[in-house]
Amino acid sequence: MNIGQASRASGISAKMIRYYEAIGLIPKATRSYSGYRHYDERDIHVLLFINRARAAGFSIAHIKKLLLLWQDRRRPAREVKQLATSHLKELREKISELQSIAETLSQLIGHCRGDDRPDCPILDTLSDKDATQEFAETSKPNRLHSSVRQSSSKQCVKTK
Amino acid sequence: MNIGQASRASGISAKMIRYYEAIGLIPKATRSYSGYRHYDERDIHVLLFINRARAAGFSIAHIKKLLLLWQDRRRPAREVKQLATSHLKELREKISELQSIAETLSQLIGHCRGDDRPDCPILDTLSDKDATQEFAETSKPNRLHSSVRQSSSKQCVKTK
DNA sequence: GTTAAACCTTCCAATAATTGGAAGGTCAAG
DNA sequence: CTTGACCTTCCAATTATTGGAAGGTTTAAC
Repeated sequence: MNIGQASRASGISAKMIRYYEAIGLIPKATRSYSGYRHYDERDIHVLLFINRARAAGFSIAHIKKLLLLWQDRRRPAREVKQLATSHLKELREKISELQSIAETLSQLIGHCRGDDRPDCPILDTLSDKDATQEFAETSKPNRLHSSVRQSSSKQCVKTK
Repeated sequence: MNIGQASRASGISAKMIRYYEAIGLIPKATRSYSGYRHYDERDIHVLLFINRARAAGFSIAHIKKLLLLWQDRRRPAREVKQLATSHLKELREKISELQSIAETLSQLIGHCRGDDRPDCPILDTLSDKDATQEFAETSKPNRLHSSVRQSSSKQCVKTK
């Protein structure tokens, strides 16, 4: 199986498979005489594992740990659970952060008539000299450009 | 006011103020004889606007538009409302994506005893050859590294 | 037997927003 | 005049992913 087939079989782009190899997430693939990478069933299994873990929102760093645990037959389930739990906590924090932003924004939108006239409570609030309560810079630099970039790539988890 | 004071007054790091200038989000600051950037009240007002818009989750690209609208006395509130509404929609989508991930993960965690023994439903599910229902790679590469470093964010998942 | 398509390879760049650091100039107080 | 706290520019790293260029390989068709 060459990289294109592995890509199709795992759902991970060839680019990313090479990248995962480069950063040491997966071992170096064996090569054909002419240098083509070559994958077998077990490799695909690993790639599928990675893909699902990514879909579950784990970072590459976390997946690295999960892979080690996965390959260690004697690992205590406790360690995996801890990793997953701390990840879940982060997820929940992020969710509530986004929710509070969404609520604020939703309120502002609700107060804006949104017609042809120029007065707009949204801009007013953003530019209000004393509006700092509204947008509590949650102590930390925020980050969360919702971009959803080209909306294209994105992945998923289908929860039944 | 030099850049350090502007930074303190606006809550935006000096680094970012320079960056915003470099990418054209804000106009080039006037300079002192020796090259120091120099800011006045109106500049601070703009920086505060930007900081609040960031806190509201708007991307730089969106903020660029908001600034133009803000500075246009005759803009129709409709345009602002549209921008905000589409942003809110993205926020809500992201939130529900994260929620579905969190739910799946939470279930897995709930089934894991997390003791010293090695059997772990979390890893089992991630590595299950037929687990694709749980973590459906809905055709697109995923993205969503939870780091949450200092409250970062970025993630996605599409649940359908 | 050559050619063209469809692969593969590596390397370099860009994305988004932010931070870090190095190397060096400036300003105020001591 | 020195020290420390500023400021300047430039370059790099972060995270995960994509894009493209330049070039080699394989396969199938002609």
